[in-house]
Amino acid sequence: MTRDISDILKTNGFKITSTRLAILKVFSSDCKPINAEYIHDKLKKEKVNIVTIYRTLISFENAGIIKRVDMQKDSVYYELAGHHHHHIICTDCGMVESFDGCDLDNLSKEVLKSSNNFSLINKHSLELFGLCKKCCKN
Amino acid sequence: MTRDISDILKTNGFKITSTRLAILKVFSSDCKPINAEYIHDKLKKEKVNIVTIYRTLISFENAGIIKRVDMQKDSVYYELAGHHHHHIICTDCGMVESFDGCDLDNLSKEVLKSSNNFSLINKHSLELFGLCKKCCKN
DNA sequence: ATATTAAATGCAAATAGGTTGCAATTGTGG
DNA sequence: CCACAATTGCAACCTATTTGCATTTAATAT
Repeated sequence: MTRDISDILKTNGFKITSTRLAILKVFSSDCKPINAEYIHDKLKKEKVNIVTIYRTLISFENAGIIKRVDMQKDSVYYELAGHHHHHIICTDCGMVESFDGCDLDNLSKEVLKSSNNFSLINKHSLELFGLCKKCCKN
Repeated sequence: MTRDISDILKTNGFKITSTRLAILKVFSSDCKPINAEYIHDKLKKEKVNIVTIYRTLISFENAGIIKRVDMQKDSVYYELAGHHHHHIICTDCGMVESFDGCDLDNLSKEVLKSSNNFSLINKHSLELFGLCKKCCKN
């Protein structure tokens, strides 16, 4: 487990530090998009400086270990890049559920075919917003 | 034209001011997602305070006149809410093209059916990212 | 094991994007 | 054209994030 995590660092050419291991552990234990402050809170015993967290997030994103998620919030949320999926987000309480099978490759091909200006699509963002059962009752 | 625009304001219960007309005119002449600073630049002759622009954007969004677009940038982008569509965005030069026919209502239904926790989906964000023909040559 | 060194971290300060309080101005119904 | 609430501008503030620089530390060579 910690083995897997330090392998992630090693294969990406990062030095293995307790801070980075801890940040990765937060990502893999909480299976939802999180932001710098959330990580900072989770690691408050470890007294990790928030600047370090921001810097780590940037380098993890560049390495493709994590990726941004559009949560329509005021700060940047990330999650492990692992396998491709998307989210439903409750606009009331923030609850998040994920789903696979977006089948946007087809759409991308169609769009590309009928576009005069674009020649490559390599990424997409897709999030659904709504209300969870609990919040819907209000 | 200016008539149409002031009607938008009137039907939404806004007072008709030159600032608001000017902001709406920027939206309708530039058919792409724009942010507060872009509007501020376009209206620099008119010397509109940027705070006013921020406030106007918020009230237009609340009224449903404009809506947010996820551009994966550091500021909030909006466009006229008009008809439903999405974008392809060049991650190199920022060029934007739009397309219709996302057919996410089907996907939403499927997702909702197989979700234990959600009972309503009323919004989605979908953007494609890639390279335009010009940038692809580099 | 130890020295070396580039990478990683912490701290303080700066920046960027956006918001708030309040006083001055202005559009609009009566 | 009067009254008044809505709108705007200005200054100050706030939150999220970045930068500069000095210090520490993991990894490598010895």
